[in-house]
Amino acid sequence: MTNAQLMTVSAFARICGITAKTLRWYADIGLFRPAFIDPRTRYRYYAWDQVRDFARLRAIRACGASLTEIRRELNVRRSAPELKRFMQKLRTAKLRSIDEARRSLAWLEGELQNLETASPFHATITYCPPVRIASLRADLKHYSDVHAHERLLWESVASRSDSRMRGVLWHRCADRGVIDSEPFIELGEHSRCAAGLQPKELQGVHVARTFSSLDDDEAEQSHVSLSRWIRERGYRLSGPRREIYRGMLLEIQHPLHPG
Amino acid sequence: MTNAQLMTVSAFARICGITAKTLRWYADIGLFRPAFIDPRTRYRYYAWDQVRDFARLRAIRACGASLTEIRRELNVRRSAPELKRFMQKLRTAKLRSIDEARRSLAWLEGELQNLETASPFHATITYCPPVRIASLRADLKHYSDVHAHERLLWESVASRSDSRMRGVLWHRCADRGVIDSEPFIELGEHSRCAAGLQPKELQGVHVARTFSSLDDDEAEQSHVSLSRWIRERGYRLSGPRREIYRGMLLEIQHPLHPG
DNA sequence: TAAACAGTGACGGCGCGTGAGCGTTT
DNA sequence: TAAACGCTCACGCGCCGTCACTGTTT
Repeated sequence: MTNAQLMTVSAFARICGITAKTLRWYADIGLFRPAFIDPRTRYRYYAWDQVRDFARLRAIRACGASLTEIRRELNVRRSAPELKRFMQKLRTAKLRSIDEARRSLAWLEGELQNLETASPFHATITYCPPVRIASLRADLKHYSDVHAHERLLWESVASRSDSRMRGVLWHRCADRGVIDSEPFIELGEHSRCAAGLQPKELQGVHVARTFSSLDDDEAEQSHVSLSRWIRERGYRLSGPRREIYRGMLLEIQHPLHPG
Repeated sequence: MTNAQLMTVSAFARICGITAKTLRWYADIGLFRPAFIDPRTRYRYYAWDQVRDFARLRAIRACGASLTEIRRELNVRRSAPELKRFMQKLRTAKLRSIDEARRSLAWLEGELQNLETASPFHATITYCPPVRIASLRADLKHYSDVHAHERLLWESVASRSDSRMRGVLWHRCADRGVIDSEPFIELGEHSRCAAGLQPKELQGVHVARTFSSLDDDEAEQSHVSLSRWIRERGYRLSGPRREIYRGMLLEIQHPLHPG
């Protein structure tokens, strides 16, 4: 058998660096069939040149395609443009997952540093999906004025038992020495915006986030720490900072520049 | 309920950007339990400050830890060094997976280019685990002398029906104008090496691989193409090239420098 | 004849998604 | 009373790993 063109499952498996079980599975689902099956014993036999085809299959698999997708793309007759679109889809997905992986890595390294220095500061990076909001923007002189401004919006719009997400977008205008503050409240899917308020889309974005108590001083300190955390990891702020009220906690988000 | 400290599964799920089912699952396996369960209705209620804990849990999860591992590390009392070792393990795994992902990406982009130029050349990158081999090294003048050299080894060592992997390691010594050729044959786990031959470990390494016919000219051309393929992707050759006989096909491997 | 293979079939495991059927809250 | 939400239980999925039992090849 060795010098003939065919070999058994386990021989083929060893060459391909995979288990015989996997080969049987691929054959069963019609993804990769042996060159010959003995009708009497049902033994599967593979041809030498199938090694090359199998290598390609595994390469595509390693790119993140599911077995079903691969079968679609390879078994049925697909045109070159179709194949190209498929590969491009895999490519963008791969790029995204590498991005994700790098964020996780950065987080891990931060946590390891934290363990060294016994620092109590924790932050994570999360994707925040887009949300429709109603908001009310104003320039304020002092951080402490923000609370009054918030109440202005919420009392006009929502009842006390309203569970929609609420918070504030803000940034400091260095040149004008003013706080640009924009309290907001989430809008339901189809709910109308209250009179005098503009509905607005809070764009989906990755944020660095941490949590603080509701105390103004601690919140401000958290903002400072989070800014530093972001800088140290080579990210850049993009857009106004966000504070979201989570019961007795304040969630602090700094949107990150893509890339 | 809104202004109290507790909220229902779906409210908590929305805030955390996850489904209620996942939360129930985490509770069931004892990974993340709600702050309170109503003993009558069995409704789960979560506290606001659990949002922070959950964010951390998901960050660890995103780093590649399994739910079981996370439970081990977070539920039971673990010392700081233990936690650190765990994080470091996650870090090295993450680094490896990013590496893998980048290789896949490079392959994809190559295939996309191939589609553009309708080039028939295909290569993949694969990890080859270490193998014990017996080999016989010599300097040869011509590529065509290699075959005689091969026979020398194999006829002395193996029978015809021997299915062990066999091939040649070689590189061109530019300064001496000579081909350093080293035919090899795989050794079984505990099999002894034939007389006069040194047993040797072919180290585990990532290789760029392609396939060619057994024809010398085509093989040489494949080596050239593969070298270019490697250069274009920013990899570097590390160690002698490998040719492995796969029946009627020749598998050509160029070991890659780690990193 | 024994060892090393081949086959099929059933079950497990992760991390949930999906849905049925039923109770609870608003 | 209806709608929206909660509960449990059961099954499914992708991709195999791991038996157990039986037949085949060397």
